[in-house]
Amino acid sequence: MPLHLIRKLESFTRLSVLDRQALESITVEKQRRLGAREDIICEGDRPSHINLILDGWACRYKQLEDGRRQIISFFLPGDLCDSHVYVLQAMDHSIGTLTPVTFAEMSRESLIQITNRQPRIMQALWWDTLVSASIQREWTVNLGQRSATERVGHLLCELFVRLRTVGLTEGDGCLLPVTQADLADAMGLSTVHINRTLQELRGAGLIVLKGRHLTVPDLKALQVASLFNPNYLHLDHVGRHLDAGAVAES
Amino acid sequence: MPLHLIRKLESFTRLSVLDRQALESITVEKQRRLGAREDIICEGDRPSHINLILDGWACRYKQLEDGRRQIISFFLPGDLCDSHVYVLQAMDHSIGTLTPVTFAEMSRESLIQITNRQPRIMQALWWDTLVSASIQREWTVNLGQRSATERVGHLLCELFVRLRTVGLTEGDGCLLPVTQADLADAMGLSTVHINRTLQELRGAGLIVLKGRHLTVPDLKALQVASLFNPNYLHLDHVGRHLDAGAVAES
DNA sequence: CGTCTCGTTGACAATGATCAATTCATGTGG
DNA sequence: CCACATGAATTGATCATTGTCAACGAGACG
Repeated sequence: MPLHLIRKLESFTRLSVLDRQALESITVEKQRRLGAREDIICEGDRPSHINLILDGWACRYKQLEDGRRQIISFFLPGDLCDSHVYVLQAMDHSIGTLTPVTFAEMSRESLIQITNRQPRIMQALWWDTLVSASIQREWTVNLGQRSATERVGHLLCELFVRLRTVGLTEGDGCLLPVTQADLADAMGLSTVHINRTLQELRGAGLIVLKGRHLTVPDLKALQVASLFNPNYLHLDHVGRHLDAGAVAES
Repeated sequence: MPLHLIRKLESFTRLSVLDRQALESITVEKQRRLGAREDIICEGDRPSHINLILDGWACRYKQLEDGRRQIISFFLPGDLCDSHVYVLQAMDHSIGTLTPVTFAEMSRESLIQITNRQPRIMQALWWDTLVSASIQREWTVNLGQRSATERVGHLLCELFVRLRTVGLTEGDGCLLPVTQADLADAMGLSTVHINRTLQELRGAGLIVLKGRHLTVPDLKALQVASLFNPNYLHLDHVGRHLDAGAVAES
């Protein structure tokens, strides 16, 4: 399995062979596998590991006392669950799987070791952390300002671009392995309205969504309709100028 | 002026006299003052400084092409605007004042110097960064799941507790120097509805809000009504166990 | 074949938005 | 001190988006 994390970090900077080997060594450390709808970490836990999603989709979520659930963010293959929470005492939210998930548990120590030895990895992981924060801010805008149609369209744009970054799209299509109820909990809408919103997007020819497969025939059009500006994903290869001794590779 | 930042960090860990002096030296470095409704940093800028709010309120915000504005977070005295953005190429959002604001511009270099010399400050700033991220997540929950009344109540709880942490409350009261339009842009509601929501909270005896002064006669009651759980602010003095050679001070 | 989850549909209710005044507070210039 | 301008808060009336409830259909699986 190609490491999606490497693919993602290389959209920021170029990694040397050593960098890649270091990152690959992480995934061997300790792999775990969970089924769909299981918790990786629960609110109140004190996490001891940093988790890297290797395969499948997971999410951060919070449950209110009366049962309402908000999905706070999606974790796709290549995403790190929490790089630095160990400073805090306890998780203020939970992390759970949406599909069956394979992930690697990295100890804090080995991560520190690797980043100390490979400063470029440190910088790339910093970039990843900052982009995650930026995505969280964009979600605030999405929930606060956009209509249901714009909101769902925006989410689909974001997921499609993020999946493309880790090499999980094929042409204009990708898998979208979550239920409409999950999308509803993420977008703060009811499942019924998610359903109607998806139909609207279908009707406008902006998406094709059947089973678990999404096609975006005209990404630009969907972006315009959803007021999606990809700048917040910071995929502009900023770090490439740091490129020093890296071998040019395909 | 007492340094609100110090007050805040001490709700996480205990600082030595040296730590405090180091932090105070920051504020001398370069102070700037802006009026209300001015931009500190604009979307697209490449920020060169880290800004510390000394006095007044500011906010992160994003403006959509069609004019809609979302306030993404509030900056209160003692808040750091952006500790680490220098990894990214350009700001994906703007930071602007809501009231007249005094802030200190810290160079990246002097911050690095200080945190290298005073590891406890480094850890405390880490804590601050992580709490900011946690607040952003809670806003996602707030906008996604809570009704208008709960949402506004929740925001007022958060602001009250944060202000109390930096010593800007007096008993059960504090200043709330923003307009209802600002609150509307932050909560994703119309100004008219913010107005009616505030009246509802007033009518329920949960808040007294007159002019720019807010009183919360029964914080616990407001918390319950708003489903506010303060755990996400991580004010539980986790770092106190790190306390080693710090002198006991009043 | 029955059960389960997920997606879909219709009818209706409710929350919050929009529009348009009006009041209130504050500050300014004459 | 008053007339006036300005921005903010408030109100009423109406509209629209989205939620709720309930039912049904389709596919997956033991």
